[in-house]
Amino acid sequence: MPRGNCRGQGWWHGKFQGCGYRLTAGREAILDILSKSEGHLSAEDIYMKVHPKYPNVGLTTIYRTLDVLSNLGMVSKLDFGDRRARYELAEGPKGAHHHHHLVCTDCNKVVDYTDFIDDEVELLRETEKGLGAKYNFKITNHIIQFYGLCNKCSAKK
Amino acid sequence: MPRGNCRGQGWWHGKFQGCGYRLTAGREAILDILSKSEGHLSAEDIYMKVHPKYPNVGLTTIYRTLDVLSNLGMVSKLDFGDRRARYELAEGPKGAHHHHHLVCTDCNKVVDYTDFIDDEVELLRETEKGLGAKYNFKITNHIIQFYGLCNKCSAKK
DNA sequence: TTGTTAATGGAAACCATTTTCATTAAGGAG
DNA sequence: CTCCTTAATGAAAATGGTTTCCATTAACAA
Repeated sequence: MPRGNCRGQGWWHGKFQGCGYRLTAGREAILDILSKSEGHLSAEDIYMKVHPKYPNVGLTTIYRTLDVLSNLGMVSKLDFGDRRARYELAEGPKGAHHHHHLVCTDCNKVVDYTDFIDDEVELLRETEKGLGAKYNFKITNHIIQFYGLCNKCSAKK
Repeated sequence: MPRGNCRGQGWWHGKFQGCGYRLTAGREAILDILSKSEGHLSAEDIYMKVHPKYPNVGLTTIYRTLDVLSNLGMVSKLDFGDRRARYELAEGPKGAHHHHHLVCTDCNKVVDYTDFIDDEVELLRETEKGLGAKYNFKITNHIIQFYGLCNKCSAKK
């Protein structure tokens, strides 16, 4: 049960078991919700969506599962500056829905954008390679985020 | 007293007063510490450093001041995934010390890097312009961060 | 089926950050 | 220089997302 670096390929049934994690109803429920929902869900959002169908899955399990999924690289943990983590299904850097975020610092509105993504991905790949070598890091992940005021909020001022 | 968008040029004496903020001992102390310290300080770090010289500046004021400075664009608020915000003096995108961060997800070690910064800055400028126009955002700021395992932590596994 | 041990839930603990509120003092007006 | 308005402050209490504890349950390998 290699519990360490399990961020490689493979979809979750295999991935879980291959990494020594057990496949439980709670975990399936969470992955199910995550794959059906668009957007950036907080732990509590997920709890609310899971609860009706699986009333016996507690918030604690949500947190623990998200942590596992995040370590496996299957889920991205996001921070938009309100003080709660958000989660979304991760996809490979070439995956169809690769995107980054544009966050309004005033109303916390978030826009997913895919513009310029190809150039970004290109540069990031280079950078990742370079930095990994230079600083001896095994890079698994990156974040790009832009902050500013959305049109509504900048009109307000 | 235009309390709104005061992120322009000018150093802090003028900036403060020009924006209707008052210049207080606490604020000077914090800016002083920030400009003398290297690295990524938490609110409490700053408190500890400010305290000996200004024992009557409370932690609350540190938080409030950092918030103001951050809104003015004079300080960057960072998030490295441990659950406390870090702060560092901001410099303009072309400033001498512009850098991004490389974070170990295991031991939370942070490396400041400046490699590839020019290419990054170039791309980001473009992206910022494009996104700002397309989504009607007034973009003021961005974050790039790489995550991975430092050599020590990846050896441990 | 059984045994080992990972996973779970509920409640309590944690702890960085915010809020409250009475007090102080910055800095413009006169 | 003094007064006055109101921003800024500190101490203590509140907040609230996330973690920890611990006794119980259940995955899944043998």
